[in-house]
Amino acid sequence: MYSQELLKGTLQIIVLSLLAEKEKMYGYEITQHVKERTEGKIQLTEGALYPTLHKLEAEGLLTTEKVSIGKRVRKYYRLTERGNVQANDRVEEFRSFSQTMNALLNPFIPQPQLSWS
Amino acid sequence: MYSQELLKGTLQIIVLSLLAEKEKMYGYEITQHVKERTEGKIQLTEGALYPTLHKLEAEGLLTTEKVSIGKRVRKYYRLTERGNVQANDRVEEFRSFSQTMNALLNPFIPQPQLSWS
DNA sequence: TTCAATACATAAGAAACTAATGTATATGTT
DNA sequence: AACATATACATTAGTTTCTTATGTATTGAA
Repeated sequence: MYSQELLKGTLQIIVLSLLAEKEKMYGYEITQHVKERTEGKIQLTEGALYPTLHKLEAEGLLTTEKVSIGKRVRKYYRLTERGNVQANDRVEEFRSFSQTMNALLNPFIPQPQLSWS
Repeated sequence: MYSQELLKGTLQIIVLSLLAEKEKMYGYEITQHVKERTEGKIQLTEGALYPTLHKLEAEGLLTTEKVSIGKRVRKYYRLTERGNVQANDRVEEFRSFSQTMNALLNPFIPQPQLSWS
């Protein structure tokens, strides 16, 4: 697990990015998805996730759809058009940012070069 | 300039990393250094930097030394032994974290491979 | 002399998080 | 049947960390 510090500011990006890929997910699903795909290295807490989802919805980047599963109600989220644009922009920005950071941190240690094979 | 969101949680790492490299810097110098080396893409604000420096000092990761330059007093910071250990650990963690994040964000887009040339 | 740069600092308020707690259904185990 | 765990939502108090603004003072250049 990474220190909570690093996670700060990345939650929105994670949510937007996953929804750009899968187009319809519910909160709990997102937490599990992230946990699995990062081998437990990133674990979202519900106390952080739900308020974030609500906020993105309030900003018009997400819409919701309630689906009954037995007696239980799932709340699916999907990107709006604006949400989709934001998702791409933010992911792009993160990639650029992490490159800048990696160059800033100890430039004397040889930096890994980015290459698309 | 990157959104402030992304910067969150990276200030301490930046400070520790720069001091691991230069071993003696003062606050203003740090802001200028970061600005230059990132081509203005990362700009630290004094309102964030000074409290961070004070905090790291209080935690025993940094020590200070006041140096008079004419009538002005500069406050130089340097890493303690523990600070040096922390610096390496945190930078390492950030590198790992940013790799994990980049893999998480849109895994269908071909990922840049890390290669040391 | 006046503006920009250098150099420190603090303080109010906002934002985003953690940790705890709450509610309820579903499923698997003993 | 009883119990624990997993699923699934949500809120709240408190903390941390940041932004924006403000304050003080020296130095150098136009």
